[in-house]
Amino acid sequence: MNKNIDLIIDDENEKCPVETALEVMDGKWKVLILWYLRRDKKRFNEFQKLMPKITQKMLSLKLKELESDGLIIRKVYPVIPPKVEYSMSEYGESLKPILKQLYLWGEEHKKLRSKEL
Amino acid sequence: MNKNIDLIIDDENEKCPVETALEVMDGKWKVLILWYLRRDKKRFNEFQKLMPKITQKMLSLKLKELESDGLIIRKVYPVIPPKVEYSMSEYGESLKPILKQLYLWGEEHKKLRSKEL
DNA sequence: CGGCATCCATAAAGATACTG
DNA sequence: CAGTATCTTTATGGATGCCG
Repeated sequence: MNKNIDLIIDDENEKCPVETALEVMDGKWKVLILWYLRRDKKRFNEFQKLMPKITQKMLSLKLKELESDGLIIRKVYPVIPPKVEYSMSEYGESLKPILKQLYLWGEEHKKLRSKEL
Repeated sequence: MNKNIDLIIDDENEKCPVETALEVMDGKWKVLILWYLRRDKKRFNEFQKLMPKITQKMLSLKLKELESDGLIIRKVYPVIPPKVEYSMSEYGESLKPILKQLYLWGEEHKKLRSKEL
């Protein structure tokens, strides 16, 4: 598929940049949140609809972590009832190539895997 | 960077293929293991040197999970002392584009992030 | 060498209830 | 609506000992 991957690093003992990437995408929820934010802003309850299995606690926690990592932006409207919108930051946008590859892989392999599960 | 990502899916309510990908890469250790296997086979103690912080228990567990997911191959040589080699399967190789993007992102952002951490 | 078994400690995640 | 608080469960970490 892509043989260039073999050329981009030679010293395997240096601290691996893959770890750096994994630090910000830690766990599956963050990646999924970023995925759903890739185009439009979203509100808290929209995430809950998109990810029915995430708990409020996890959603709240992961949104905070993503925000403090600078990957997403939290905008609060001082209205009643409360309104909060989450959107991707420019920094978060830089993750899009990763999101895209994850999507492409999943799309290609989900049928195969659905047989196993 | 890549605007095509916006075009590849329209129905956000369908079960997201990103989740499928995340299922096999669950947790940080698996991705790292796959990364270190991207070119050459590796032995158990080589992984331990490459990932000093992983426990034997986790390494053993994650190798098993990756094997049972068909992403890596475990080859046992009937010699004394025992010799076991792990390598990527063809299926595992299909993850290389993801690994590459993770690497590229990490490489580009680790300096930025090292200020934060 | 390449593990597994056990026991214990901590951390991450899930379930449920409640609030400004 | 957008969370927080609390409690329980699961996952992971750490140490030690053993074995083919």
